[in-house]
Amino acid sequence: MSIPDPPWHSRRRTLHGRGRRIPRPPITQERIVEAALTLLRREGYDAVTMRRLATELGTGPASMYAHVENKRELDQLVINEVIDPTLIPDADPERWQEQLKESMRAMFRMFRAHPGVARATMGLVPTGPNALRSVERTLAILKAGKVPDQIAAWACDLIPLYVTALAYEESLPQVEGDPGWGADFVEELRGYFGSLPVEQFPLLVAMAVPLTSGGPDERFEFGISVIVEGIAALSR
Amino acid sequence: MSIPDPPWHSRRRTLHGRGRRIPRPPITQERIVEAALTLLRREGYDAVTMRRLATELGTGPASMYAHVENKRELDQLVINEVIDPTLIPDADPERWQEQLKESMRAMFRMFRAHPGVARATMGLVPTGPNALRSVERTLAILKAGKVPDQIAAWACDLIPLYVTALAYEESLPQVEGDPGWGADFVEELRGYFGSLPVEQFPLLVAMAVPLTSGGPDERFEFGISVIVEGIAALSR
DNA sequence: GCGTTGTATCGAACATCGTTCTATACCCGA
DNA sequence: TCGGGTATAGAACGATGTTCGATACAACGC
Repeated sequence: MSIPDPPWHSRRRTLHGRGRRIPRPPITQERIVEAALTLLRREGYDAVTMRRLATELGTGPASMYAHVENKRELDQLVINEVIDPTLIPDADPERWQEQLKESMRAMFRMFRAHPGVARATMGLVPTGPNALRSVERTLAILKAGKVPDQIAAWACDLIPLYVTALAYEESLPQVEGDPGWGADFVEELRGYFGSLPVEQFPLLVAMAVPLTSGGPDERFEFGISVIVEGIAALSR
Repeated sequence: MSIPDPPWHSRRRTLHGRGRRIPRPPITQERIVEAALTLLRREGYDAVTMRRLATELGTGPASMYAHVENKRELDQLVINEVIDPTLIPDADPERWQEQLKESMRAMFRMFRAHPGVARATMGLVPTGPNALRSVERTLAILKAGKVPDQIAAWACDLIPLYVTALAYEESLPQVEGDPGWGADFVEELRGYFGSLPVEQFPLLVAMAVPLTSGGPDERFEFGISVIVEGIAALSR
């Protein structure tokens, strides 16, 4: 049994039924999404433009709009393809907190493997089949932890929001070069905090080290710990 | 005593010292930022383009780049002007959790008053004077709550991340029209969840109501509760 | 079999954006 | 008075998503 389309999706017309020309196969939504995926994995999200996709399929940009409403709709389709609900473990009441964390780590790894996708994901209500399956499985874990319904529901909103936001932030070039969060940048930042006027910023100066400690992974681990602990606390 | 520039900021040249032509005052970084701010409040962030700013100042787009390195640097300057550290209360050990929440609410209100700013804020290390003052005051509240240094430091990263991310998400048009999270859209979404095949999505179907309950404010309140509770739990 | 009709295709163009090139117009110091 | 540095901008570059309009092709009615 297939999942019905969400009501606000444009009805996809099942056009080009007969075409079947041999020399170049007809352009379909599937082929577009497929091309977008390989391009995404090879060169990152910024390379996935309508023009580039058209070139990749051997045509012009206008041809895309017969099969996809928008760049945004294409993003939706691509994102859904990138989501893998099987990475969310089967609910185990004994380990629900660790399972939540593991789910978030898996999602984070996915974003890292597909740089730029986080930006496109932000603010999307999960409606694709794989996104729905992910929510379903996450709900199972939360219910196994005896989290009340309303809290579990909101948690399904909060968890991807956090993971997506952190991945998005991480994917942005920090200054203008590429440094990201390299050791040199951290060093610079730490020195800067330490050099601030003490009268105005006593705590920033005193805490320059902890403020700049920990790489992206530790920041991420801290965040998921806070969230899981918070959910557990509110569930009592 | 003024705050030194962060090391990676381009040295601002103190050019155009003598100019002083009466008919049209010289273009300065201050006037650019000021124009950007009024434009921002009147028409939202999307209207703040280099061209539009130039027009507003009665000149061409190229003239901006003598006083501002980048659109990104301009964003930094504008954001710093929009941040108001006085909205973060003086630390009170008895009420630190509520004070944290109040700070986050204030930040959220700021984002709502300046639509679009959240997008530009994401992924910026807070280096402007007002941003630094905000971090300093937040640290004071955390220390008043006896939160360990390392946790407090990471909390200063997590808190703005959450608020910014939610504000960003909220600022995005949901589908393509404007509906945002109007009652009709919620209704549609609830109906959609409820209509899914029960064998595949028993929890989504059963929890369609809680999943779509609560407006933006309740989602926000839930998030800050989770975060504050989580920080408190980890501090023990 | 032939013309009509609908539709998939796609080159070209539109309206943006941030940014850079290059030429001008100006004030200052010599 | 006369350079020379510099603040100013007009025009253009390259890129984006998107739309227009013409074309070519397949299926259907007669």
